[in-house]
Amino acid sequence: MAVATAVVFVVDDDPSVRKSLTRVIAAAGYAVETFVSAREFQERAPVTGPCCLVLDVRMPGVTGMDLQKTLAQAVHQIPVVFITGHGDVAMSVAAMKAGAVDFLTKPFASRDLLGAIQRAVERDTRNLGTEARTEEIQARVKTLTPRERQVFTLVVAGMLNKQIAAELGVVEKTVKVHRARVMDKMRAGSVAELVRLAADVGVIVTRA
Amino acid sequence: MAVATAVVFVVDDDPSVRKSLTRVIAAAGYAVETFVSAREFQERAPVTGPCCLVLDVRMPGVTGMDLQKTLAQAVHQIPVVFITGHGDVAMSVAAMKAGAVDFLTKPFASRDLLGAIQRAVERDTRNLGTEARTEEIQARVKTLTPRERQVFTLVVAGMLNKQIAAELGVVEKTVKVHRARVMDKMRAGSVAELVRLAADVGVIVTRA
DNA sequence: GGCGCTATTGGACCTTGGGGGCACTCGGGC
DNA sequence: GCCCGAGTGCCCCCAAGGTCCAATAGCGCC
Repeated sequence: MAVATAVVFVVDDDPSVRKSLTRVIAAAGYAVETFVSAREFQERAPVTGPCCLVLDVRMPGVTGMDLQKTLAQAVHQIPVVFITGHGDVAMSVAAMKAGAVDFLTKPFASRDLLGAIQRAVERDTRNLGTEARTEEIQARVKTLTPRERQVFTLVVAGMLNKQIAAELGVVEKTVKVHRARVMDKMRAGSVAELVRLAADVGVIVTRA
Repeated sequence: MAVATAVVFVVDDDPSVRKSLTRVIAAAGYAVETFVSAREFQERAPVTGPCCLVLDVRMPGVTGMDLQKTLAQAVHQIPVVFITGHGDVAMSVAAMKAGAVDFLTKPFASRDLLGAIQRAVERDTRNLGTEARTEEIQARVKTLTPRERQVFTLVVAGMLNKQIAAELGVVEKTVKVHRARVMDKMRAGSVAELVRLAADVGVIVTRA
């Protein structure tokens, strides 16, 4: 079930909990890294592969919920599975609204924890895929000159070269030159492909 | 704050709760309809405008959670706000995982309830918008003949007429005829627009 | 069986639109 | 002075779109 290379980060101030969690999670085939505090986790080198976070809600200093909020600001949203000894409904609802994958109350079955971790890792794997694609496309957009970016937008809007030319106050030939460069730099083989690339980085379409 | 035409459905078996909820919600400017059971709610005529559901978790017969699961099967997902007297963490987490907007434990502040309702109605309004658009596009797709649908897919994939012709084993002229009909029936003024329409109804792109 | 309609196909011909090549200009910035 | 972004003109080819026309097959209706 477990994705071979996935890493599970465990943050809990209780050494015995860390130990038992590590045993259970590692037995399911995940790599495990433990941290005694939210701060320690944040000082870790940034993640590269698919991962998820198993987080105790109550901890001295920065709490699990605090860490969740902080991570939500980051570019890459690491899926969080909460575990807690004394959780209340309000807390669990707040965590779930903030995007937590699950919220488990001790004592919980290993099966439930591993199920939550699996869902979390799957979510992260999906996110990594779409993020990688989006970043790749945005990198291409960055190579466009300002003028090329304008032409890009208008082509994606479905306008003809002559319409774009009128819009920008240049002749059609000039538009063609920019357009060709856009197709080249964006590595799009067709207008259809270009439109999809634009959609993935959220280019605003003014009029269809 | 309240959207003028939004309807809030209240399902609770306790008459006094229904009464007090109605008073609070109506005072915020919403239209309110109450039901004594999940069954009664389901027998109601289908909703038309933006709405949301305020649901008691525990009720004799079909519970709030049961109703949520049933509604999740439907085409239009009505946002649910749960309220309960004796909720536990497991229950609230299950409800949130199933897509509930909020999960409030009695006693709760009117402000919290109205906040949840507002978020729920906003979500429903958005959903209605995208659903309406998707249905409209799908209706257009339905008017396409089988052959036109094939051409539609291949055009959206970015293929040239001659490539499409080879793929379908016909001459280019035939493809042009179908293609023109597709643009007409889908009411697309450009390939760019056609690609966006296809994306919204989830047309699978084979190779870019 | 014949008639009409639709889907699909196809040919000939013409116009418009998109894509490239090549040469040249012009203004900024280093 | 050189490089780059931007703009342009000319020429040519190919792709897309549209017109007029025509043929074939399947299906429902009288």
